[in-house]
Amino acid sequence: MRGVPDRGLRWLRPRPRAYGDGVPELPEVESVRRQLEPELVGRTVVAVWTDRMRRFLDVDLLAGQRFLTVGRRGKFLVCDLEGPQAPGGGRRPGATSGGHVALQVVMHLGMTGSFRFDRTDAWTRARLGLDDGRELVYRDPRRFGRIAVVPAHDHSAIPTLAALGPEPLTGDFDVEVFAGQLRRTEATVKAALLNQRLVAGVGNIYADEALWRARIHPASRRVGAARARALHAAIRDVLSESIEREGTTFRDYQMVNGESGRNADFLDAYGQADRPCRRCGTAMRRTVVAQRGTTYCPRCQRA
DNA sequence: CACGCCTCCTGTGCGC
DNA sequence: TGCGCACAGGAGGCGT
Repeated sequence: MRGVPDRGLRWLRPRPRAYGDGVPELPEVESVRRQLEPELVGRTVVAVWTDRMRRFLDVDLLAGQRFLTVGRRGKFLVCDLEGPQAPGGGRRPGATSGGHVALQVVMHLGMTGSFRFDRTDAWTRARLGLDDGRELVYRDPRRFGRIAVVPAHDHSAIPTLAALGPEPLTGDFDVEVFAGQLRRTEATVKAALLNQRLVAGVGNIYADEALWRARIHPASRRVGAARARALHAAIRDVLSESIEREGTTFRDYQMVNGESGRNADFLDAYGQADRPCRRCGTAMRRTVVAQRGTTYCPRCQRA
């Protein structure tokens, strides 16, 4: 819908202040997923080490498991696993008698989580030795991430995943259903976007970006049908454009190969406080909505 | 049930 | 220069 932003002009602008770190949202997690998938599918975990981070659940059960898939739901990485068949019906942890239950590993990068291979440092929180001799290393300075091994498709241990809304880039994200939910909810539209139940994978950065594009004030309540349709389209646009650029990096987010996403220079709202709105030139304003730093254009985005 | 507020966690950057 | 402190935020939990 928009032309390619003028990179030349961007050079004249100061870099957006990184008051967040480029927290992993759907585009960042999808970029990580695309890099992990070819490395992990078919590999078996032969050794597990963790630092006993409190947000880890049953990570030790990964030992002996083989990655069948590397998938994503919203901001969660969800991998199907296959355990060793238990000849003779030997009982394994988490197994029903006589067989094995299929497991999944659910991983969330929190604010500062990232994966890499064969490189540890002071912020290493988990290491998975693989049967090809390499080691998948999970790094997470602020320890907001999660790794949980759960029975396949039993996500009750991860409430947000269990109640997660539709994937925004698939046909499951129905514009009329979304509009109906936005009309009924009493919460601010930004809070509704962040809680993951109307739509999966939108966090603070892309909530501000989508609301700016749809010209909706972040603190609006009971958004009408026309604006809801514009927001539905804006969400899909900002997420898919960021995926094309492999996500937004300010500092902490990086891909498995250590590279940065290229979307940071294309943000219109997040981190743009006090700078001119790219549509109307009015100074962008920073406030707090849903307990989160929020930047919007006071002229384009009326309450 | 739905909404909103508080907590977790730690590196960073600002002010004095 | 050095110190201390406020700040950032996704999800979980709890109170209203």
